[in-house]
Amino acid sequence: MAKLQKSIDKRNALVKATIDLVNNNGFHATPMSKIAKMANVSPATIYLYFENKQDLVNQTYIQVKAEYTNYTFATYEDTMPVEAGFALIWNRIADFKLKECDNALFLAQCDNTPMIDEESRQEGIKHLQPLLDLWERGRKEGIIKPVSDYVLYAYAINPLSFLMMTEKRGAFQLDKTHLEEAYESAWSSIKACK
Amino acid sequence: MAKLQKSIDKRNALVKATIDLVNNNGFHATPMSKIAKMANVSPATIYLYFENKQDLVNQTYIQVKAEYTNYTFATYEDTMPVEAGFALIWNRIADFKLKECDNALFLAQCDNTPMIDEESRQEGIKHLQPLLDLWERGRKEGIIKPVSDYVLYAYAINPLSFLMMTEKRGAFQLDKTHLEEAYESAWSSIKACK
DNA sequence: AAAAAAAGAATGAACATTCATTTTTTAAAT
DNA sequence: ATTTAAAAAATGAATGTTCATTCTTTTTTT
Repeated sequence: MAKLQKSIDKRNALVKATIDLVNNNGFHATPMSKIAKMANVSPATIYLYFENKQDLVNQTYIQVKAEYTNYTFATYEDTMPVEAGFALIWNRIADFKLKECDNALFLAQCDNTPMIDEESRQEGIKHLQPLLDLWERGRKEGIIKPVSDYVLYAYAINPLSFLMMTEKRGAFQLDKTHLEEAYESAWSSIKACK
Repeated sequence: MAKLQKSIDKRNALVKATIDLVNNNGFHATPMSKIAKMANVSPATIYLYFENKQDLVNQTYIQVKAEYTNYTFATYEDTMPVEAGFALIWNRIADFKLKECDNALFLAQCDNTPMIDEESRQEGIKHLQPLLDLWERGRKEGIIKPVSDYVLYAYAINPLSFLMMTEKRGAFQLDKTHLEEAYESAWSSIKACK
């Protein structure tokens, strides 16, 4: 195997181990030694790929966030009508959160704790711009409520994180019907009233 | 000062210090020694009040969660009409999250990490029953969408956590107008369509 | 003066990170 | 194609620190 590919594999194994362990035990109970073991690597090797533990978790966050937004906007075109564009983006996000449950869970944990450096957090936010642009367009066309992006995000997108986490905890099963209800609620909460 | 009151004060100081430090540094960077220092107490004294660190954080969670639900339902009567009851509860929750920001932030962190024992988490959930009963009534009366409690919670209540956290991070200022918009979105997302 | 509460110092384990060697890879020379 | 030596990557075993928890003594309360 090529050297470069091997390095990439090893780095990915470390990132994946970090996600798994932080998801299951929390950052406070995730020692480097366990990460190394899970990635089949010596603890010392981690330091060839990352500066230190904080850097490892920051970079993991940035990578996962990038995967998330890439997936989200992969098939989106900014020429789509507002409602169709929103439906597409919303469903891609829902998809990601259900299929890439571990990744989504990790992001939720990072976004709700001081675990990540402010700088990395900012880095992660950047890529959401297409959605904000869509909303701006929607407001201009009178299709979307004339309301702050934060409020729109809180009601249209963030609830998916809650539902994903609830499902992961085993409290209930998120099926196709639930998702349709959820989309309905999301759209209801942000569309301009007639 | 009476002995009992002194004990209560000391316990409260420990709980408050835990909240402050976990909010600002995360669980992983909150040693017992710092908690003790902030509460003006010897590290050893913590162990007169709590079994160990995990017990301290579990009990803190349960106490804050109880304050949250007590505040939420303090003025609620289950004879109120559904929409009025929901408006009341929603506003109390919003109030709590804005005024008792530190408490709310702490809960959000606990609810999104494996920091709290499952048992304590369950304990914390119990007190939400009046809201679930209200929703059940609302569904029967055709006022609330016939949708799972989890979906209702995700859209009606959880977004407030996101908005509170966003404000705390300084990204935007949550004013009276935002709150009215937020209520409007919350209600839109759960009321049965006409 | 006995009992309870609190304190500070001590203990031992866990951990992040580094160090000294070993293993693997690379690529130049045969 | 093989060999070989230099470079790079990886390792397991230290290292030194930090931390949760306990122990012994002191202070406060009854």
